[in-house]
Amino acid sequence: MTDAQDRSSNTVANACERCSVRHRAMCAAVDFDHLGALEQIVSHRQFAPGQSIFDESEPADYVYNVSNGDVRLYKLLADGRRQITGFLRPGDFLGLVKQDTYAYGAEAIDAVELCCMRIVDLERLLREMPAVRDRLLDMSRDELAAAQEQMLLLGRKSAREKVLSFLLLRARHDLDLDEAESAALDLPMSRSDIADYLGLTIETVSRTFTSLKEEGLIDLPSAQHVVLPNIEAVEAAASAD
Amino acid sequence: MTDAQDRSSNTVANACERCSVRHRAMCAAVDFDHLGALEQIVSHRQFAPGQSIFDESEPADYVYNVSNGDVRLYKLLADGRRQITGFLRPGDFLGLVKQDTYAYGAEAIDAVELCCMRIVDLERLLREMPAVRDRLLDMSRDELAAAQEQMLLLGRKSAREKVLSFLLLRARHDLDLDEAESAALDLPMSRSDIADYLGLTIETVSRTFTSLKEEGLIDLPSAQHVVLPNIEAVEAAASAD
DNA sequence: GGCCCGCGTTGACGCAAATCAACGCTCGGC
DNA sequence: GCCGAGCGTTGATTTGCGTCAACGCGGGCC
Repeated sequence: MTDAQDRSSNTVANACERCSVRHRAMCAAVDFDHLGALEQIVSHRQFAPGQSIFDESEPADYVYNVSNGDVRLYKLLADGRRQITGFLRPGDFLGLVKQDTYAYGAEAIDAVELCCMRIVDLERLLREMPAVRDRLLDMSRDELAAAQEQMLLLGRKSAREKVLSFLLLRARHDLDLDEAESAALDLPMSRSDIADYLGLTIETVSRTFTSLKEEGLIDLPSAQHVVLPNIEAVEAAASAD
Repeated sequence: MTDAQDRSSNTVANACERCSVRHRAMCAAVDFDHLGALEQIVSHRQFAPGQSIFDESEPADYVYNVSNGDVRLYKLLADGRRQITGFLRPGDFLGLVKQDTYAYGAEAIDAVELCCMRIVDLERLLREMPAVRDRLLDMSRDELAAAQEQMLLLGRKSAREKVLSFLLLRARHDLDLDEAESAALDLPMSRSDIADYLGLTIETVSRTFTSLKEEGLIDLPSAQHVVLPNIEAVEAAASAD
């Protein structure tokens, strides 16, 4: 295959096969023999930090898998108040909605690379590979469980509990079931993003970080790096309090 | 068919065919010819007001469709704080989770009748009728969109906006796309349920109802009956404010 | 029919988090 | 290397909603 052919198809040969997040993504349900069919219908797009991927209520033509970087999903009120409904990472899925418009906006937090698929192509894929539909249903149920946990946080937790829960959520994701005692977290999103995710203001988030640091529950080598020297202590503080 | 046979099979002949909420439920995706197969695997259970249907973290064997009455879904914190994540009505679905335990608790608000199905039987049904899987995926996406809207409410709206949004949500559901100018709502749940759904206290909910009444935005013939004489005015108040 | 008991309402007060404001640090551009 | 803008932190003050408390009402039960 020549470079020209590569470019015209807008894919890299065997890209899906070599995709580092395939096992975590929707595509995990596509068996090895059908990866070629998958590659036929996907394309890739890059987004700069802060760039919009799509807006809420925009007509939905594509669904996306995050292959690199971090994405925020959000909803807005008329006066500009914002609620971030989720942070996505490589392997996560966005854009599937029942109606023909997106139910939320999406923006790149840092440099993002997405794997894109027309919804009509996805639907054809689903018809040909029922296992992918199972996978999507499973992923949706997981998202829903996470959303319910977030409702509990937003409706019933104090600022301190919200921040601790957020840090634990990040730590658990990074460690992925591991039973580590400590964790070093990278927070690519701004304080403003964290505040809008937790239903707080940036000032309250900042003050809470500071007071957790003073208590020794966390360490803050920089604004985007948080160290949890004792995860168990953080867990105790997050639920007890 | 004799009464004895009726009882032994725990179903009523043609119950699914005559089910008044079938077109709204998961079962809408089961075509007429296969209703018999559906009936083979469903049973019915009754619940008294306040009775628990299942607890959070309980092993999940069954999924349910609400055929009559109102159900609340909730999550608890260790100290008893509660967040209601949704109110269900006839036609709604509950209990499907990826892992083998429920992600939330469920209780009957008033007299409830559920249509029950073993998860293993549901899975077999899904294999035989792919359309049901599509329907479940659609319903999950709808639930997810509702959950995101609720996150916006919980994280970013004032008490007044929360109550107004709640009333509008109920009104829209009752009218079902209708363009009525006014609405009379029945609220089967208690003030405490409403408070735990909106992330408020019962006192704040009560005070907000009272002040909306004084403004003439709503009428309160009784605690469980709310009249919206001018839906547009309520919509304006819910988003502007 | 009278008496509770639970639910809803109302009032007084307190507090956690929001708001308003100022300042420092870091990083990118010239 | 300097400068400015954006982000994060910190401090002072306000406020919306929670907490604590009392009371009214309606419905079920004896």
